Amino acid sequence: MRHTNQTKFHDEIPDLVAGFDSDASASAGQEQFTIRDLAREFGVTARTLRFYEEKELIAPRRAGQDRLYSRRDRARLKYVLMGKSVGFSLEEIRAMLDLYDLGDGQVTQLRVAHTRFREQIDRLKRQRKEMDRAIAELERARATVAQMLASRGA
Amino acid sequence: MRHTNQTKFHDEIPDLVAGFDSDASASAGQEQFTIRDLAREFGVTARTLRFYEEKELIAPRRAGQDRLYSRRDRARLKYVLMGKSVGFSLEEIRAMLDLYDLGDGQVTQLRVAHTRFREQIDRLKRQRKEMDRAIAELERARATVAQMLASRGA
DNA sequence: GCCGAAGTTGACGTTTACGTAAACTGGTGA
DNA sequence: TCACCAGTTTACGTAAACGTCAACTTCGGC
Repeated sequence: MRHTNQTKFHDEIPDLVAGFDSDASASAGQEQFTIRDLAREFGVTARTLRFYEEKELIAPRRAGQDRLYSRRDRARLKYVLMGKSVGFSLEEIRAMLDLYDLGDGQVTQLRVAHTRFREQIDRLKRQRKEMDRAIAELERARATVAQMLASRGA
Repeated sequence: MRHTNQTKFHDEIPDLVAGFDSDASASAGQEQFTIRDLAREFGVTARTLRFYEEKELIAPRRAGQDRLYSRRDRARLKYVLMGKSVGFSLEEIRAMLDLYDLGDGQVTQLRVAHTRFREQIDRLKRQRKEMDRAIAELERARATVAQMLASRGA
């Protein structure tokens, strides 16, 4: 199937996403997307998009049996990919997206998002410390090995 | 098996080179360990030790059907835990231990270890960069959300 | 002679994010 | 009309490092 276009839906998802609009102009004005459109645009496979649907992250409507993605679907996908890239699990992302769907003027959702983001930042920073520790330990070990080699005349 | 002995000394796990150099340093008194001894000492479960054996990381001999760990087994375990703590997979660790067993005067093994350590350091540093990126993006997103909240009088 | 603790093996479960294969439908160009 | 391609569904496979369970055996104690 080829691409269609029609209808204007509002994007309910605030655009927090920076780096995933591979080419905003490529989809400028477009309202409908096929599975291939989005897969190409975001560098994921069609299988991935179906998987996200199975996990209830995106729910494109159908044109017959084919999936048809709206701009809102596309915005949600962007959100999913951004979330992944900063270490959220798909389940955590789904929970946040669900909140947006409830839509109480977005204040609640924004507050929750703000909290989740902060928590995730903390998690990442802890992991970073752990990595620093590991790197330091490895460098110490490497130095020791180097010395052993030297003392063996290598 | 009830008890072999009660170990009280705590060798620090990440003492890489001491563990690597299995027979050199004097680790107090004991020569034989039960599965519980080592499990307690290193804070792992007995299941874990059996699992490591299944993966051919350690090969304790038997007293009847019970496992009996030598100091060499204990040193290998230490090495395994150190390797894990700096991000090596069990398979990578096994490969290094195998090399160590071949023992050609240790120069080859030391060289390989040196290389592996450096590679792992590089891997960790790359991951750390990715985490920094994620943290930065999240902080940007959080700031955006904060601003949206502010503009809504929250 | 029985109980329970500790040991054993073997097999299946867990988690995450998809990949891959099989089998089928539907539309299109030559 | 045929051959393809693109799309679909269902279901099983993968990797890592164990946890958990079931079903024993063995040992020491009382």
